[in-house]
Amino acid sequence: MAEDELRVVTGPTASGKSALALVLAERFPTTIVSADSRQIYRGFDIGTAKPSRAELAAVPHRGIDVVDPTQRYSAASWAAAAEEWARESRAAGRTPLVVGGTGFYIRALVAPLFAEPPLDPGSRAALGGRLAELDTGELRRWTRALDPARAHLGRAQLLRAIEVALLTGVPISEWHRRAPGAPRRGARYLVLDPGAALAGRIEARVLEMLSGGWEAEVASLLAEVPSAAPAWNASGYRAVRDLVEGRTSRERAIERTVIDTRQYAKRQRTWIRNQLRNEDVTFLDPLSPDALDAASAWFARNDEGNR
RNA sequence: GGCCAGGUAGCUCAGUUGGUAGAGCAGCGGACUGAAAAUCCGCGUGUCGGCGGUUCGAUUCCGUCCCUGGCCA
Repeated sequence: MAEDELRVVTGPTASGKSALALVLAERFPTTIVSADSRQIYRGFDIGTAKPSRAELAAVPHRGIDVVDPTQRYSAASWAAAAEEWARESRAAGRTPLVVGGTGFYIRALVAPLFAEPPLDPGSRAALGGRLAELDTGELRRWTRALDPARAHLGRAQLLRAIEVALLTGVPISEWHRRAPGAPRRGARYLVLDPGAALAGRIEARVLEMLSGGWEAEVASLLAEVPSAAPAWNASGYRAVRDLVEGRTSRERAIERTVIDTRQYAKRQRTWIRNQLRNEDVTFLDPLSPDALDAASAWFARNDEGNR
């Protein structure tokens, strides 16, 4: 049975992806699969712009609230889960619609990561502890020796390159050749981007989040979630934490959050521009008058051909 | 009105014993194969407040005017 082409709605943060997906879900039987590395965390709701209870009730969603804030998730875990969510959705006669701005997650689903051999958790933790003490320059020197093709990347990637090279005895770039992972699957992308209007939307959304109780949410999270938990690592959460704990002013917290979010959106645009195959992409300005019709047409394209 | 301190990049500032200037932040471009709202790499975008003077050459020295802040009236 030929596989359905995967439909993906993406774009920079605050571009209106979720709202548009909900409209599509009213017109077509759909399961929304959230590709968002922050919305997976339970309890981090307002600042991650999770769908509301009503929206979650109206349309089946997957990928929201899947792990505790202390857990480290991964693109591979998400992709494996998303694979399953998509299968369930089709079995139920609904088209899965991947919606989100975490480009790496989406890519891990469309072009699966290399098949990693099982790594012993114990030695992994031991090595991780030792590497954590090294500065980035040192990690870069190590990587130049172990896997030079990855030595230009960031700290997180250097740690990963060293870990794989040492624990498996084979560098990642070699794994890519040896165990390329599952075959790439068909996908098409609807990229939402309101262009210059995005900056204003980001600022407005930050203010909305604050008036919607973001501070109270953070105050209660502070009581339960250790400050080193991965979930805190989302635009604005640290700034709002500083605000709640009295280390900064409201004005500065807003400024910091808006800037962080804008910078994140810029990185997303860079990813979309350079990592997505252009022939798979349909660009759409969500503010254009015919946006909903264009999105529906994009969604329905080839729909009859699918089993 | 007088005195003092300032006026240099979008912002906060440094600097030039006279040879047209550089940091942080912001911004822009890029990377990305199991932390990705993460992690990194690259790029200075400028009538040096205006006008005049001295000088081969002034953002720098001199004069004057304007603006901002402070103090005194």
